[in-house]
Amino acid sequence: MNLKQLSEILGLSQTTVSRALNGYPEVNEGTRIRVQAAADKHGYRPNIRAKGLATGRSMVIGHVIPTSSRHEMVNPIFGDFVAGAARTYAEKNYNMMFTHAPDTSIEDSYRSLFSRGAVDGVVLQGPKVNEPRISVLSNMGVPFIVHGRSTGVDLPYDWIDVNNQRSFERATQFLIDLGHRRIALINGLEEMDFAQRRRNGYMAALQRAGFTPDPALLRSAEMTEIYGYQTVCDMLKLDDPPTAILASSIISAVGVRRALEENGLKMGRDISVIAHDDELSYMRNGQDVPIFTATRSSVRRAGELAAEMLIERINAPDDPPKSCLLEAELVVGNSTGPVRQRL
Amino acid sequence: MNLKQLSEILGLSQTTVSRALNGYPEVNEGTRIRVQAAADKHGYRPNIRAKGLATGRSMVIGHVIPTSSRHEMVNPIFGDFVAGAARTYAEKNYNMMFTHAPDTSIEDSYRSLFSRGAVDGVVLQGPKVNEPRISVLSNMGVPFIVHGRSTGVDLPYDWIDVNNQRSFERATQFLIDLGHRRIALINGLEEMDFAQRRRNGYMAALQRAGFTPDPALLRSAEMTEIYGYQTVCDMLKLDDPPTAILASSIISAVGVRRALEENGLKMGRDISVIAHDDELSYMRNGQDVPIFTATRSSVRRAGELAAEMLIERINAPDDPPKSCLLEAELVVGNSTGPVRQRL
DNA sequence: CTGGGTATTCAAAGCGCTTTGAAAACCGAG
DNA sequence: CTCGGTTTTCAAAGCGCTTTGAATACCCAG
Repeated sequence: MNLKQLSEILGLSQTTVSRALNGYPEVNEGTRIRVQAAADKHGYRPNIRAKGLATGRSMVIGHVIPTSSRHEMVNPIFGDFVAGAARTYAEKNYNMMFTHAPDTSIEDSYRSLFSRGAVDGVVLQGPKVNEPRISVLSNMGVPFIVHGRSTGVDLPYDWIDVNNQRSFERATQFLIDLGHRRIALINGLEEMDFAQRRRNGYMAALQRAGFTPDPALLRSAEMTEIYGYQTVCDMLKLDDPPTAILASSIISAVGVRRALEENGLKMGRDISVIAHDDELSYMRNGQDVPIFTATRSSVRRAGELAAEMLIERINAPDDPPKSCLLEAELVVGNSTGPVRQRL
Repeated sequence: MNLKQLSEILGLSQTTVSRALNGYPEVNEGTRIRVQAAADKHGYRPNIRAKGLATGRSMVIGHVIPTSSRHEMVNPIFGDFVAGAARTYAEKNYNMMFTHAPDTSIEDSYRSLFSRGAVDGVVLQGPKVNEPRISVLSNMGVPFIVHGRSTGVDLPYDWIDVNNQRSFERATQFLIDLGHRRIALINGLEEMDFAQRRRNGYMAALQRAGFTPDPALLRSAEMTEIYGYQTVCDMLKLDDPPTAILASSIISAVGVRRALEENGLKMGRDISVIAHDDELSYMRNGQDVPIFTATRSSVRRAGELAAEMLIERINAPDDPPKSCLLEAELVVGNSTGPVRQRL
């Protein structure tokens, strides 16, 4: 059932039918009702491609996944972010499209996505320091939003981010206040912008307290469970092991816990742990009592907001750049406690 | 830059340019090269919507996420499956589209997706027992593939699944062979088809060994970490607690481990645990030595295969139904051991 | 040279929708 | 009645591509 057929059934022109269905004012109310009824009855749905062709809009938002980040798509954080975005898209009648592109041709992918008219805008996830994708998109003059920011890129662009620096600074300060001096940071991959900021926060707190950071207590890698486990196992072998640990994600924190338990240490008593909690659905930080003391910020919510901001941008390409900085909350659980003298 | 402009530059008709670019045989080789060069030079990309409109193909595969399964999109299992599918799509020049739809209008969503020409096929994930979506799609006569199967639906349809029954039967048998009698099953949501099959496997092994299953040792819910934790805490309070546990996912197994450790029990010695391992990227089951003895099957691989099967179906709508049953491997780690007499 | 086949190229129609510019229908005031 | 001004409806053009059916160019046997 297409527009032509429907309009023939109704004995009206395609113009009128189209307008009636799209809520234009210049159509008689009686006609509109009649048209709507017929459309419902015959289950008419406008062909999305034809519509897009005519309007120049695709009503699709693209998410490009670099092939390199083999885990990206799969990263639970990514998943929750996307789930949030999906919610907004559904509400605003947008669709979400994923493209897998080799890193070498990432620019090409974006260009192709837009010039082929496949999407109206894109979401850029996981920005690195000096993220090259930002200038690519910026030069193309297309609507996009960055989840995170990129140090070193001074173009104006829309972004939404959590205040990583402040939240890690606070967490570190919290540990310092509990008497800890040997604080380890189990960070995400160093090239990622968020990791950089978290480290800065951590460093800032240490320095303010007059401590010299120990490189042996600083690690960075992709935030898996194994990584958290392995790192803690290694660090416990140091002559002067940490008395507190900051983990960049709940997933790694699970590994941290495994390592501690295997070594007969009790979190909160023998060693303190703070994790960054993105509020992942499948890995909640406990129920009533948090398992981990944590810096908490819903990545799902960030996804919702990012999508909203992007859609606004699409509808008003010339508005000044927007940004949104979310503050993480520090929730105190049982994984932290006053420093304990040498075990 | 569109086809018309490009053909004007070249002094050729749109027909010829289009054919040259699409590899039709009836175009002179010299011309083809000239056209290709000009296209590259000017960065011409055919408009995907116009192309779709003309060919009737969208080159898009849809994944519909029921709103109800709040976690679905976020479910790490889902993520890995989709990552696998994405890989295949990229290879075959398909795109992947997600739609979030309220459960009440799931049928409508499918209908709309196809009748609006938005997708060429869909992947149905997380089928329940008597899954109604299958007959909806089947009646619509559109290409689709089910990840999993649905007991109670006897229409023919394409599916790919892991042999859940056999793998849980083997795992249970393995525990029985180690001398366990009190074996708990921490299963997924009962309405899910896979959970049903896993339970059947578990029951079959128990019955064959002549044991009567104890309902107190059987739980089902969404497979979160908390769920695994809570369930084990509860079961340990029984007069006659289990000596072995079967967990339906690594995520829940992490919770199981937490509960055991909190209760001072050591996996493999005091109590045996087998988990089902979908080989999630962010939650690997250890490195060299598996953390958990597990029934292992890559859900990512399943995603790749599902996508391939679906694309085949799209290209040959009248082929007989296809299916693919993957066998899970039983990998033995340190979480299982001979039964221990009352603690 | 010429005719008939083959290799190339082309103009135009069509995919299903929106939108422009014009026509028709309707209205109450004069 | 008639007329200017609203409403309401319409025919047709256009979005950018593929594809059909026809035309032209080319080639070699006769």
